[in-house]
Amino acid sequence: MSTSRPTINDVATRAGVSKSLVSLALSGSTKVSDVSRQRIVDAVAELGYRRNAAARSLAVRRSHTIGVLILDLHNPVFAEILDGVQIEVREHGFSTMLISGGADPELEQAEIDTLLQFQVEGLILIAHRLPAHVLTDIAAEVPTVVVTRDDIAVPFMDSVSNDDVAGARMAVDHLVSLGHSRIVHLSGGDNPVSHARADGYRFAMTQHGLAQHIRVVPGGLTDAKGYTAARDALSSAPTALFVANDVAAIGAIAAVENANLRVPEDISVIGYDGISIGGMRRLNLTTIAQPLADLGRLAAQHMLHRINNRTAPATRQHVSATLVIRGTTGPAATKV
Amino acid sequence: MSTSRPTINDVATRAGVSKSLVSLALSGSTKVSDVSRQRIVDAVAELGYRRNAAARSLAVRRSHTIGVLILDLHNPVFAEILDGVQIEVREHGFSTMLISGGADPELEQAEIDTLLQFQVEGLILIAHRLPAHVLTDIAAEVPTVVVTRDDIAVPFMDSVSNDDVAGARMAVDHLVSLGHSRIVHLSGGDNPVSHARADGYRFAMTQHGLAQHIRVVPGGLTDAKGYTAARDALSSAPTALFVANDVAAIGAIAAVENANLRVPEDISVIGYDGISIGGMRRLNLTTIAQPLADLGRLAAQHMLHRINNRTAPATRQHVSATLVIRGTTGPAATKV
DNA sequence: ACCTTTCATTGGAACGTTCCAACAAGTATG
DNA sequence: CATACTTGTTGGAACGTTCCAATGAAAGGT
Repeated sequence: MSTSRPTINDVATRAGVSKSLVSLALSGSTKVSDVSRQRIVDAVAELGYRRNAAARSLAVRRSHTIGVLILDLHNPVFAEILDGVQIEVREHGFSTMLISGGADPELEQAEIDTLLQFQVEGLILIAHRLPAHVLTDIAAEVPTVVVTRDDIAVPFMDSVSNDDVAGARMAVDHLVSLGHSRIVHLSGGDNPVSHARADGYRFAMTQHGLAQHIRVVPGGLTDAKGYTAARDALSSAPTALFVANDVAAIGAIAAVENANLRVPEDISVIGYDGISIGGMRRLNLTTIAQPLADLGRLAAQHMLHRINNRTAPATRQHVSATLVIRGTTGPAATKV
Repeated sequence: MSTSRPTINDVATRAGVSKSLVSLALSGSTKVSDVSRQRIVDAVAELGYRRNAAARSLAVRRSHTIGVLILDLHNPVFAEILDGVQIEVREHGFSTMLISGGADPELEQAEIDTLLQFQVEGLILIAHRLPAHVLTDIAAEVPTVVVTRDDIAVPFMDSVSNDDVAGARMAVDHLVSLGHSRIVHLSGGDNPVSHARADGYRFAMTQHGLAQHIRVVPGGLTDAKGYTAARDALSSAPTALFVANDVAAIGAIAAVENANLRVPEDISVIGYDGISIGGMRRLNLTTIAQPLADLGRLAAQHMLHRINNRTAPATRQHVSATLVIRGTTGPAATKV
């Protein structure tokens, strides 16, 4: 007759046993007689009983939940990483509590606080904008791993990211192998990831003896920024554009086509990230693909490992990106 | 010296007051003297104390958390709806616990169970594949609102969705106003949303006296399905395609262009959903845009309302979609 | 000077679990 | 036939909060 949810005690009285035995049975202990177990199972079903996770987590002092902070759900890159996290984490009996950061970095900290109040056993930060000292505090308190960035070293904090410098070199190598030399880089703006990609570009260009052709046009990581950056870049008559990320590359292609140039016949375009929409036929974007879901899985694995070994030394894992050749890159037009 | 997190008792002894007073102060009660409050605040800061949400939720019997089940994070539609949910929910002091359903509908139920174990105060289902009886059980147990579907009526369960029939009519009206008559619909397959959109198409065609031109080509909601469906559709020499959703529309455009036809000069294409990538310059897709974030916000509002009024009659709210004219639709080629 | 209010504070019960020590009732060991 | 183990079961303490009823102190009213 009570309207509220049944508790373990209700189950116990209904099954005619003690609550302790119910608890034992529920956690799959072998020391419960078959007859008791059956009666308990029946009682649970009849009452529609469900464990109270709050009470449980209070008693065992574990939440079996890991917190995930994601910078921006709109960006497909992050959603795909998250997917990998969820799969791995779930396999190990954990749940995730997700918070997507807003525009405001201050808010980001408040949200992490919420996560910590829920006693999450670990924190996965999928891209973040936290200053080093905050990161240090957090990592000291709870196992933490950051995905996508590796620029801040913090004790007891793992990171998993792709090697942006190497990836950028792959992009340049690909273009050079197609005969390009006037390769312009549309940068992603002032953030660590974009800096690394620009560095890789410069390095590879130099290595190919193309130092005199190095040109980095300031851009950004959005469609619109890619568009305007490409428009600016066209002044130097490039034969290829290496764009800081896929979304901006899509914008860049639009700019090229608006200038009455064909992709890839007149200008090749290569992006970075490997977001799944890049594979859509209309876009068909050549890109340096990060193994996004793997990034998420690995992050989760590091987390789970660190939960059992809090003071393990910080690790930085780099996964390698792969060149995915689609339709936006092609041989350079023969020199005129 | 203890390594574990400080509790309210630690704060109390440090501040030289009782735990009750700390609790009071923490919840912002006015009946705490300024001097005590200050000492408590200081102690909290010094110890790095953080409320234990599990204990709290156990004591107050409220979790201040709402559960969100999302069918598929990869689909940008859902991510954008989620965004609206998060904003609204957060404004009211709730947190969200997110679970993204996998391929397996069975798993979906297990995941809802997890959510319920955490004593979420409500459930928002962003697209789901649950049978009516399961839905009924869930809605009886916890305030539930479903977004994107309104085909299953369940007591005490709200739904918010756009009116797919009306939206489809808008699409057809737009094409007709541009002079099109051979308008083919690429359907989204066998699901309630797609059926409604196809119905709207048929209705509008009939109303415009174009009943003899009605043609529905079976397709799907993915890029690839849109591609093949469009290829099939070309056999009947349409001048316009109304595609079940944006992602498939992008695939359809690729098929049209591969057949050496221009969009929109030879064939106009209009999608449905209004995902943000459709606005990217390269795609520039005309579409029937659902107010995605609003859908999420409204769902959250219904939830919050229902939490305080569990037995309110079920509501079905429809929001109206809007026609967003971009570059993939244009005047029909003059009849030959 | 006494009673009543108000204000600030407190101890303790409750929330729903888990887990430990204890214990009966067999069963095996010497 | 006592002793020792197993096997299944149990009550009660603990987890970290909130909240209620009770308390003491200070202030106000007559």
